[in-house]
Amino acid sequence: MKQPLHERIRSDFEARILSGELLPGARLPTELELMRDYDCARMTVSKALSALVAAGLIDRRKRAGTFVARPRVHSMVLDIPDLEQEVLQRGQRYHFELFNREVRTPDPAHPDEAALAGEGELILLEGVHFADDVPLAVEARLISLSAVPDIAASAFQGASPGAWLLKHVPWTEAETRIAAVPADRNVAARLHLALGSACLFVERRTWRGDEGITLVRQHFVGSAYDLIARFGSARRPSDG
Amino acid sequence: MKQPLHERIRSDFEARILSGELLPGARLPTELELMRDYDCARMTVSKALSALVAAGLIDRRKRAGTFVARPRVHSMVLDIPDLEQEVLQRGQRYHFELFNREVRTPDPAHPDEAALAGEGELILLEGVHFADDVPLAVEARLISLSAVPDIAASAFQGASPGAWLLKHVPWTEAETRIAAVPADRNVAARLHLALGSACLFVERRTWRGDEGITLVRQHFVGSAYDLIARFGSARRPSDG
DNA sequence: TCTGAAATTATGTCTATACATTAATGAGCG
DNA sequence: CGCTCATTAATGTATAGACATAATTTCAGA
Repeated sequence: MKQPLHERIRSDFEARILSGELLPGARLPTELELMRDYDCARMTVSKALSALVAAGLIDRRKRAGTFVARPRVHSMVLDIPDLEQEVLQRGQRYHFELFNREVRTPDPAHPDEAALAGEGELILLEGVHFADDVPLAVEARLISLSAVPDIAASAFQGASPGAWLLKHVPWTEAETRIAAVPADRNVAARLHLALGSACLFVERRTWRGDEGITLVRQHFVGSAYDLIARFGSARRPSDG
Repeated sequence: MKQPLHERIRSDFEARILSGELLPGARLPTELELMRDYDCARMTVSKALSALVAAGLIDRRKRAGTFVARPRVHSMVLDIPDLEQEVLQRGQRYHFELFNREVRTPDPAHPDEAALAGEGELILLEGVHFADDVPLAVEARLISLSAVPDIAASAFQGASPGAWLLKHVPWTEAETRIAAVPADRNVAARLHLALGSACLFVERRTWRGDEGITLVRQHFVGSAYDLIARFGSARRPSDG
């Protein structure tokens, strides 16, 4: 076995916890005991246990010891769709059609707009995403001009503003709301749907630090689009 | 400064990467350089960088060095609703009404059922979630009896099987599909909706290791329910 | 009996060092 | 020119020990 020792210790306990042999709340041996069990230094044991803490499988308390964590998993990772990539991956052609573009100051009647841009100017982009010339989604996007000054130059005919933004202005915070709504008059017309058809509605706000970047509202053709979220115990994105 | 040094190093680089100062592919200083920069031992630097590897922010290659990781998957955390908690938190009464319960062997015509339970038996639970006696969602849930033998004893009248399962059988892998669908005859009747009303459809499969646990399909009243997903630089449990 | 201080114990951080492993580099040879 | 092989620069694993920190337990004094 060329497997590192700390990894062996880690996976030993991962297996015992996942198998149910060690139940939530059960106490693990102390580092001193594990040093003897595996005949190694304390740092090695510590590294193994730290990884299990990072994976959320155990909790450690000074003086008290190390315990199997209560199952806490109430969340999973939702991939944010890059529509263009997904459409292309399905072997279809993609294009984006802009049908409105205006620059304006936040309308006090819309608290969203003030929240996004404060006193600064906004640009509003409205367009439709197509897969093989069939409309897939309509989006209305507000972008804060102070956060993204370069945007005035971009045309967004054919390419999606979402993908452009991702490349040029990475966000650090985001919030997404997902709901099912009936198509209103405008949406139905843009997507060639019957009035009241089920649409997947996605509203996302993104920030970079404290500064609002964009607020987008997308209506997907219900029958043509799913969101997928996954959670796996694979070595996972957070150290915590 | 009571913050550990390795944590300070970690968060320094996390900030520089998230802010865009260090672009994907950019090379970080070597451990030797960082030892000098932070005036500390190599193990301390190593611990900080290991955490960033675990977080997926950097890649490390022997002899070559440490680099900002390539295209970060843009994903965010989706909270999995515990319906009972959410309804209670909104100040409403919650109850669950079971209208069907049967035990059977997987139907070969439904690949889902075989995939879930293999040769073993399944239990099918169908019921409706209520908030203040108004139907909020209807769910159909398949559970593998071999994964959850205790379930035969539970009645699930009033309490939701989802919450029961979470407490008794924590999962390790899950996949969720989210879509907008029109209410069919059955769903419309159960939720007191017009035929074709927009519903948020959530389908979730969960596993424990390789063993399938449950497959649930939920239809939410579109006008009454949202899912929320968030991403923030908020630290996970182990960080300060 | 209650209270607060001290001892105890387990984890948390850090150092300094050693050797292993991997892969980019470059020198020498055909 | 292109191949092979040794060199070497970087990370990866591990040790042994020191001191820090937190929480529980114990115990002395009011």
